[in-house]
Amino acid sequence: MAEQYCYRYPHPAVTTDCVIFGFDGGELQVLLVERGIEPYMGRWALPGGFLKMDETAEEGALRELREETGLENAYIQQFHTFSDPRRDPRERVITIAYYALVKIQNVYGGDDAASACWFPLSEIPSLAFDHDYILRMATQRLREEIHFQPVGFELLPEKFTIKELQALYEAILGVSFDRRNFAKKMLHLEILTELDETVWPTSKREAKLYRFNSEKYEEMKQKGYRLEF
Amino acid sequence: MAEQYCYRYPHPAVTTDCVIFGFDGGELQVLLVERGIEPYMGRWALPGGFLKMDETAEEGALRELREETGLENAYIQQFHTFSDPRRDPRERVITIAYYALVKIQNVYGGDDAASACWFPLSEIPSLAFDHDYILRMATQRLREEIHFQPVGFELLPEKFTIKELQALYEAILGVSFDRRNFAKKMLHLEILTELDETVWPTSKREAKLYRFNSEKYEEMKQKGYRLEF
DNA sequence: TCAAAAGTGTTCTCCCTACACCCATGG
DNA sequence: CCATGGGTGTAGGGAGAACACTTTTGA
Repeated sequence: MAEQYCYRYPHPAVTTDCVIFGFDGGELQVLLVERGIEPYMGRWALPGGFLKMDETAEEGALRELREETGLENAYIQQFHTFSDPRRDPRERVITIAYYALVKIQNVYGGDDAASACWFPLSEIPSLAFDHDYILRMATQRLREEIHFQPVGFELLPEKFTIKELQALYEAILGVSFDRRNFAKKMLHLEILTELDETVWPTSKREAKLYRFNSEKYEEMKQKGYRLEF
Repeated sequence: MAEQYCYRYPHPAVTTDCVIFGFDGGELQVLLVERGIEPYMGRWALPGGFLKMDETAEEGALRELREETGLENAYIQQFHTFSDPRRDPRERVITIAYYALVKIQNVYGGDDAASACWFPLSEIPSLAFDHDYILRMATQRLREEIHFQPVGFELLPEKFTIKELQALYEAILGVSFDRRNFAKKMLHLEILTELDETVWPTSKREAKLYRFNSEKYEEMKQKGYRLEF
């Protein structure tokens, strides 16, 4: 194919990369894909690809996400653009990076997913390009964001127990909380709706199920919301 | 000039734009430039320009900042990348946006500054491109950031009074604080160093001067710092 | 002598923290 | 019947919010 797209000044290529977080009840997980072409063939990398000329970066990130997970409506958040001139050996490539929070139970292998795999955050292999750095920055931003937005709910199933919610917060922030104080704080925020149902979560006794109350949350976001931990 | 830079796939142009904040003691100010060429000739816009192929976005933003303000070492922070395919009528242009916090007293007219002008945040005219939107997002991010980082000090002169610091926080957050509680909270953080000097700030009585204690702040940032307002 | 600005202190309340206790269930 | 996990309550401390008093100086 001829090199038919010509400009008076040099232009960089632009991609989107997506750090896809999931939660399995224990540790935070990240979805990685194995590269099938050079450079870095065989290395694990973040899902991503070149931005089409008629889509926004967000649309590109959602497209990548759909291809890898089959999910149409996940929560995504742009967090940084990486522009080191030498971050890709082929040509100059600038990447607009997003992180996505998905309910891991809803993810089935998508089109591209033959080589996609979940990795616990503590067992990430060495990644292609500067993706190690991108991933580090994504987890850092997720930790910050969780103080302002109840993003945790994007990672949990529709119905969940307080214990599961606590496990998630502990996994994201890398700390542990007092069981009773955590429940009190969360219930006091009034963004949880108690359901009539209960479950037997592997344990001795049934536990109440809750659902995220998004109307209440939208209300709170107006007058400034902050979550202390 | 011939269109000599050719690629196999279409590439967008990439720029950096910079929202430069200053503080004059009363209101937050933003530095704007008047466009001398089409499109949007004569309209006010954020300083910015095309990214060179051998510089990072941060270097590009610092270069723009230097050209407009003469400042070499200002605080800048990347906050979002704007990628709407139609945000520039000429061709597809993606912009990596930064905000900068500068000590307004140190800014003299730089090279490009013939047409640069400070505007109070409340009196911003209608801007070129999507710069209104970019500016709104920058102020929002600045408001969030101030809860985690004492960025206010980047906007004040080396030595300042508590009253000036309070005026700054009030200007950024758009609220007003009790004078005594604000002083107590700030001094309690131990990131201020009291100086021996005093000043007569337009008022009846002399006031103590303070300096930002950056060693102490770096210490605090390790163990998680949060500022409540 | 009065008003305005700067410095310091006190009280009250609320929220966060660190705890203890009860209940239900499965072994 | 006892260990485990789930649900709820209580006492203490610290920080923020609301508020008052004093001092200095210029008009």
